[in-house]
Amino acid sequence: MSDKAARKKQLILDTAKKVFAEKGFKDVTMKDIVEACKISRGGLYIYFENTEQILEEIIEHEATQRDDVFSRSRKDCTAGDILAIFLKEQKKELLSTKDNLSVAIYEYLFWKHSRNESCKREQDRFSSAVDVLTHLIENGVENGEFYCDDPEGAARNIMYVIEGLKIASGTYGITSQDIDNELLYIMSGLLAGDE
Amino acid sequence: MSDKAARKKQLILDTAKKVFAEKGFKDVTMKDIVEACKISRGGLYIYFENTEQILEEIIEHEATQRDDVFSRSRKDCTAGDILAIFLKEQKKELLSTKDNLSVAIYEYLFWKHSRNESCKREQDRFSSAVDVLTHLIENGVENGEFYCDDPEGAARNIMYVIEGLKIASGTYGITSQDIDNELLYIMSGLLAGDE
Amino acid sequence: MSDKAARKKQLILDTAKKVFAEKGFKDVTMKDIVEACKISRGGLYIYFENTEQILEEIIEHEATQRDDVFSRSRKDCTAGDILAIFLKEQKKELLSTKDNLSVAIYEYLFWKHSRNESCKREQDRFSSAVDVLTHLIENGVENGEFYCDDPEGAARNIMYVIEGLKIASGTYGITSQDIDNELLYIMSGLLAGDE
Amino acid sequence: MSDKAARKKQLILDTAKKVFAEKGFKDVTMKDIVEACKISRGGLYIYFENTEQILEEIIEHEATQRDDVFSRSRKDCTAGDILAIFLKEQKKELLSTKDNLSVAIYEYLFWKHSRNESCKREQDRFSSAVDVLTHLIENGVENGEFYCDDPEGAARNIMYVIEGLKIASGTYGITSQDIDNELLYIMSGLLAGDE
DNA sequence: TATGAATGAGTCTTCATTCAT
DNA sequence: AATGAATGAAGACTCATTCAT
Repeated sequence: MSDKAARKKQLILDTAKKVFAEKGFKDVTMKDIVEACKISRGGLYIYFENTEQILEEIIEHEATQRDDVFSRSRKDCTAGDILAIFLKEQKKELLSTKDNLSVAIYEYLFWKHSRNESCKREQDRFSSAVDVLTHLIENGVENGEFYCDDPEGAARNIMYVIEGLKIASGTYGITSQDIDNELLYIMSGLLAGDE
Repeated sequence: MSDKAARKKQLILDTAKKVFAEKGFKDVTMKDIVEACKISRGGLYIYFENTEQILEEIIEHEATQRDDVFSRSRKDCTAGDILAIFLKEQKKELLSTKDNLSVAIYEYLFWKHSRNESCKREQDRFSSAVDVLTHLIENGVENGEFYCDDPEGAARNIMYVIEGLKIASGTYGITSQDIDNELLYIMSGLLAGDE
Repeated sequence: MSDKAARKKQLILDTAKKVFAEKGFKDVTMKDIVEACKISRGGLYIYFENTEQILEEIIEHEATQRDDVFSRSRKDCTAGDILAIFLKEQKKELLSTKDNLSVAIYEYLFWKHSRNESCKREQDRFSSAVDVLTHLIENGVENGEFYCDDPEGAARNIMYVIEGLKIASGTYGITSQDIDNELLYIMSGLLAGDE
Repeated sequence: MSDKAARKKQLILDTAKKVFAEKGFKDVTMKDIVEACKISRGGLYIYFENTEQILEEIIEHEATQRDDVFSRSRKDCTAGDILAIFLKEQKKELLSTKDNLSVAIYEYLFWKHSRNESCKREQDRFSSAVDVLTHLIENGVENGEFYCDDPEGAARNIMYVIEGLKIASGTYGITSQDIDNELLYIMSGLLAGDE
């Protein structure tokens, strides 16, 4: 029956994801999830102890499922193409209001951090993204596509801007145009050497 | 008695600020503030209806008190000097763990945004910061200090990076070195034309 | 300054009466009255200890002011005329929604009775009304206007019906027609002997 | 478990009824009922949202359980017998101090009425009682038992007197003798034609 | 007298969590 | 495994009442 259990657990995660996307992290109660899943109060506790654990598994699961732009990219793509695809991907995520977990994740990370619990995983995710971008930019520089003195600095700059955009999207709101402006600015900075 | 009342209100705001800095927004209850202020339950309600109102007034008050780097800067400062001071100020704020409201404010803005209430004021603060930076960069370009094709884009880039850094500081944590790296990257981008 | 105090007290009573008429007895708080009177919280306590005391004084005052139909009636009125006037008066009171204290008084009497405190005054008011009606009917019988075997029984019947009508008016609501029907029934019972 | 739940709900209703009978409506808090039922604070909220809802269900339940004098009466009863039984029933209810909900119900109806919520059900109960009494009196008139020009008027008169008696019982208090006097007066009015 | 800030008790209400079935 | 009733702790909120000014 472990199969059935796994399916139920997945059902909970899928449903809970919508709840987190809608209400963030702190406002979501076990009761909310129980009701959204239409299962019994006790039933939820068989699988998860609290909302924290649920969100963690959702994040974990997301990370696994998220197909990596970089690993997917083929040999015949230039660094510029890959970066463009990556940025387009980010834009899509920034604009998705439904299903957008970023606010929930921020709230969750704020909360962990304020309790002095580390969020190593998220930090790693950030650094590894920086690493990948760094390599990409280096490649671009090598084959003359990009012009950049400090690939790592540029990579970090891109990632911080993306964080900033996520925040803007979860607070004041952000338009498609706003995002384009930022992403174009980034691209043009790397291509500036062409001039 | 209005004078005494004003002083008491200020005492509450000052004390509550520490509580928000420590616990964020969502975790702070009226009870927390009552206990921190060492006043009675009902006593707090004389001045404030809920934690939202308290945080709002704190933010308002902060904004009033925050002396503006730009307006303070003197005639004999170059654009580069002013920008450097501005960034140093940001750094100081990013590193202040005590008294740092940014997490509370983010939680508050997430919450308002998720309830479809606008946060015009914060949005304006962001845009006006962008405007000021834009002018500053333009001045720098005019007198040959900076090299920049798109001052407004650069200004926005700076602001988004700062947002990203705030997030990093409230989540994974951030070192003085990390901040320096980012700020130097920004400065070097503007000075790049010197080469 | 006792004069000024008396005027203030009267102001409170007049204002509180409106509040009681609108909200009944149990729902009225000292705060409600303070706000309606636009005086200070402590100020009210100088004159009254609680809402019970206020309502009591209002009732007292009402009773004093209410000009008595019977004592007002002149020599040349027949018993039938006086009774008709009395019933018309009752009708007016039953239909007055504004300024109608009856619900507040009932709530107050229920409350006193449930605490085993007597409401002698109200009880007396009822019996004395019965007495006066009894005499009136007796007079009417003597001069051949009315036909009635049991004047006291008839008087009591009238008073209970009026109580019943008050209740109906404070609960389901009552129309002018409903009242007329009842009052006519009463009158026709007394005049029935004419046939 | 729905069976157990139903029994628990009933237990709450039974216990709450005693509380309402003792304290009326407005003075009863959820806490009072929790304590009377010896259940937990949250436990009560599983079944009822507020005291209003509880009293409503009690009234509903009472109405269902109340076995109707009229429908119970057999063929060989005369109209006079049935009316006498009905009035005796009313007397019993008027004298029952324990278990007497009338004050609570009046407070509840006052409250609803003052909030402009209709109390259709109670109003209907009144009118249907009037209807039944009207038919009864008509029957009595037909077979010569009663003498009455206006059966509907008489029926309404009886009902209003009963309301008046209920009020008297919940306020000044009332003796068995007082009730007898009124009921005899009513009966004698209908039998008056015998003379 | 008059004010209104301050207190603290009392109630409401919601949930996390447990547990018998 | 699953259910959902039950518990109790926690926090919100409102007022009656007091008291320094």
